[in-house]
Order: sequence, then C-alpha cells, then structure tokens
Amino acid sequence: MSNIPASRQHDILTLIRQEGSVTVSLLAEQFSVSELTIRRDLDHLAKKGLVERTHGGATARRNLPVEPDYLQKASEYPQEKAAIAETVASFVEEGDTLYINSGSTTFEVIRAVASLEKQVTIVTNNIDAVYLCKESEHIRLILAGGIYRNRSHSVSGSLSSLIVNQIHANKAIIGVDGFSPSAGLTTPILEEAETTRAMIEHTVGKVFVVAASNKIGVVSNFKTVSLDQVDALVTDGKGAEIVQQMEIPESLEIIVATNTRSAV
Amino acid sequence: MSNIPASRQHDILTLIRQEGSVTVSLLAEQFSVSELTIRRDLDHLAKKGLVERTHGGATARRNLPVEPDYLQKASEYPQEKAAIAETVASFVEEGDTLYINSGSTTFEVIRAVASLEKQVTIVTNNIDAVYLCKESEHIRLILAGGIYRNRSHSVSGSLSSLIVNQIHANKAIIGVDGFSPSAGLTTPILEEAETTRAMIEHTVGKVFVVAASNKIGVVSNFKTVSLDQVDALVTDGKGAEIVQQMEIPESLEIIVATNTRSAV
DNA sequence: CAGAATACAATCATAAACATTCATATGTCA
DNA sequence: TGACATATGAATGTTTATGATTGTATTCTG
Repeated sequence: MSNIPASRQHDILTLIRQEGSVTVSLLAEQFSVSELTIRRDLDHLAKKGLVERTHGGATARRNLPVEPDYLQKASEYPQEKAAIAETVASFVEEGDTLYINSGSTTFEVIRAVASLEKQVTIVTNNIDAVYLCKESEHIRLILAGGIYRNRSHSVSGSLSSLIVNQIHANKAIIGVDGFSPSAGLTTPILEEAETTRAMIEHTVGKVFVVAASNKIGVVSNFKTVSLDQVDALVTDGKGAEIVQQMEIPESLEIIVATNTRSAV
Repeated sequence: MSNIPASRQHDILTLIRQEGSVTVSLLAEQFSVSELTIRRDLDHLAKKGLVERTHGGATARRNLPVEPDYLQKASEYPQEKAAIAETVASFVEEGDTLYINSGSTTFEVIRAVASLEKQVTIVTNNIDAVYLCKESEHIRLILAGGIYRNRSHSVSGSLSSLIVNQIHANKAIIGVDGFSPSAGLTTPILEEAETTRAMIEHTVGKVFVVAASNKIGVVSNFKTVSLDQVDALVTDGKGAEIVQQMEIPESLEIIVATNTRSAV
C-alpha cells in the first residue's frame, strides 16, 4: 500500500466497505500514520458522503439495496420529519400547485399542507395522500396513476409520467433517500426516480428537497436529478451541519427546520 | 468487529430485528460492556425510532398500521352486491387484465377478484382498491390518475383517460348508476362517464355490467355507452326479471347472481 | 398484597477520542 | 531561489463514551 493520501483513503474506503466499520486506532497502526491523519482521512471521506463518521472511527454508508419498508421508515426520526414538513409547508402560498412525491417525509408534508387551510392543488403519486386530504375542503388532489407499489404506497413509472407531463406546478416538494453533492438525489426504486424527475422537470418555480440528516450524504441506487436542479434543501439542524461541510451549488439554499415541538 | 459505539449499536439493531427482542444483560455480556452502556445504546436507538424500549431490553419496533379508519360506506343491497361480485369474479381467468371502474358494487368485485388467488392485473380508478389488494401477492394493481373525488373515492376525467388510453384490457367490469335500453349506461358524474367510456373502448374482450335491481331501468345524468357495447349484465334475481321485460340487444347476455351466502 | 429481585435514572470520575492551533516538512510553480 | 499549497504530526483544551455508585422505580413471586 502506497502512502500518498489519495491511495490511503481509497484503501480505507475499501476496508470500511468490506468490514462495515473501522476504528481510528487500528487504521493508524495499519497505515503507520498518526491517528490525527486517519481522522482527517475519514473526515475527508465523510465530506464526500462516502462513509459515515462516528466517534472512534467510521461506518459504511448504508446504500439501501432494497426498497425500504414504508411503515418502518415512517417511524424513523418522526420529530425531525414533522419539523421539516411544518417548515416547508410555511412556504406554500394560496393558489399554489404543488408536486409532492412519495415517501414518509413528504407524507408528513402533505399532512402539514392539508392543515394550512389554504387553497392548494396537490399533485402526488402517494396514494395515502387521499387519507390526509379527504377532510380538507381546500385541497384539490390530483393523483398520478400507474402501477401500484405496495411497499411505498405509491404509483410510479411511465404511466405516472403521462399525467405529470400534462401538469406544470409552481413548486415541487421532493423527498429523497439519498442527497449527495456528487450523486445528486437518489432513490432505491427506478420508477420512483423517473416519476420524481418528471415532477421536477415540470415545475416552473422552486424545487424543495426535504431530507432528515440521515439522508444527507447517502447515495442510493438510482439518480433522480443533480443538485443544481434543486433550489432549496429543508433539513434538520444536524443535516444542515453536514451539508455545510459539503461542496454544494451556490444557488442551493439551506433551510433549517426549527423543531418547534422539541419537548414532546 | 470494531469496538466503536456506532458499530455496536448497528449490531444491536441487527440483532433486535433478527430476534425480535433482546435483553440488556445478554447484550452486555455479548459485547463485553457494562449494562449501563447497553442501556444508553438502546435509548439512542429508541430515540431514533428504530427500536422500542422495554423494561429489561428492547423489541423491534412494531409497524403501526397507517390509517385504520377506512370505512366502506354502508351500501344499499349489500347481499345482492356481494353475490353479483362473486358471480362476475368467477368469470375471471388466470392472466386476465381487467378494467374495473369505481362504485360500491365494483368495490365488492375487486374484493372478490383479489381473493381468487389468480394472477390478475386490475386497472381501476377506485382508490380504495389499494386496501383490498395490498395483501394479495397475485394482483398487479394499476391505478388511473387524475383529480381525486372524495364522494366516490375515485379519480376520473381526462387525466385518467390518458392512462386508460395506454392500456388494453381483455375484460371490463363496469358498475353503473343507471341501466336502460334507451339511455344505455348512465352515471351522475360527467368525469366518471368519460373514464368508464374510455375503459370500455379499450377492452378487447367481454364487457360485464354489474348492477343490482335498483339500477335497472334507471337513467342518470351522463351517458357512458349504449347497451350494444355491453356483452353481459350481471344482476340479481329481481333485476333479471325486470330486464326480461325490456327490449335489449340480442347479444347482451343476462347472468343472474345466485346468492350463495344468503344467510350471512 | 408485601418483599425481593431486578432494572432503571442520576450523578460523578476517568479515559479515550476529538477539534483546534501551531509547527515542520515536502513538493510545485513563477 | 522564494511564495505558496498540501500533508503530516505535536500540543492544547474540549467533548464523548464508559463504568462505578447511589437511590428510585418496576417487575416478579410467594
């Protein structure tokens, strides 16, 4: 193993992916450098979103290989998701037509928007939106059609795009499984990526990405769009910290969701 | 296995998901750390919503069902509708692609088809179909998109037709509000009529109309198609009697639903 | 239902890991 | 050569993780 930084970092990355996790001390011993150097290497890799930095070492980024279980995901970081949803909903204005894709975070977004009592049209491929909007008199709900996917409670694919191609929204609120400077927005489902991309392409106003900190830096299987097609990222405090370490387009606004109900 | 906290917590999570539940004492022994540390790990995981903390350990997080409060409206003639649904479902064959429109009778049809355990593709604008098919491994469900109509739990209109125009089914099962020799099939909603018409036009096989006796002879506001585009009417005994008094196309087959479960 | 056993929360002390700053070395380019 | 960027390591306080201790809450058991 050569000792130039790039090579060492590459080897470290390989090791992490192989082992799942590593410690600073072992790496320092193995590469015959100081722990400080190893830490800088790990920070560097983390900044690129390739590994997850932890106390004492680093772990592999979990590249979600399978479609995540919707219900299980719904229970992760519930407070952060609710806070993010509330925050992004505050940007919604009377008369807006919104594209909102599927996912547990955007599910919360729909809930927040529906409770706004503003006249809004929501275009989504999340079937559960029906249950959030059925009480609301203010929401006009347009569902994308297509093949139903049980795991995510959504429809997606080319049939969905048929409908999206007919509608131009003036805002899009997009949930993702991965947010990365190099890989852009990514999801584990090809059809979801296609539908989300169509939504973004048919948005004439701002494109908001909503993502809790556990999505920041993650790369999933299929790319939706690159970050320069995104206008704003709404995330939690921790997510904002991580993003500030990254090299992101200057035009990308970072919005931190203030957890108004922190003491729940 | 490295000894950093993140790695240990990851392994604990894997164990919990694998075993269903764990105890603090066993984990402490297994990872060679104090029970206190294990407790803190579990609290950490619980805070993220990944596990459920219990006294003495932790369990896998229960997948709480989303929105259990779906109530199918108490429909009229429930027994007749169920019988009609069972009857028409018996005509469904392995590999069929079915158009099924929205309505309380066709809702029962979807339920009956889903319990057939046959490999079938259902194309429908009834959003509630999701809740009937989500347990079934055999059903491929394609939802039409479009503007959601709360009263009927369905989508319809020109956006829905976009998708229907792309799909040819080999059977259609159509519920109606009015069945009349002179006026044909009629419904009270213009968009529903349009979507149903598109379904029928894109069916290459048999078109079944399902209608209990209270719909026979009725004329509603908007015409879908005339009776000569229908191949079979599935109705109850009383409905069959009424139809026999009418002048209907010779090609139209009358199928009487035998109420097999009259004492339900 | 009472008492024992266990699990827990709260606090503190210690050690490891960390961030930060500075200094040194190594190379590159003008 | 000198100015500069990069890589590394040492020294510094700070943060985090852990375990021991104590007293409280919960569960089990007779």
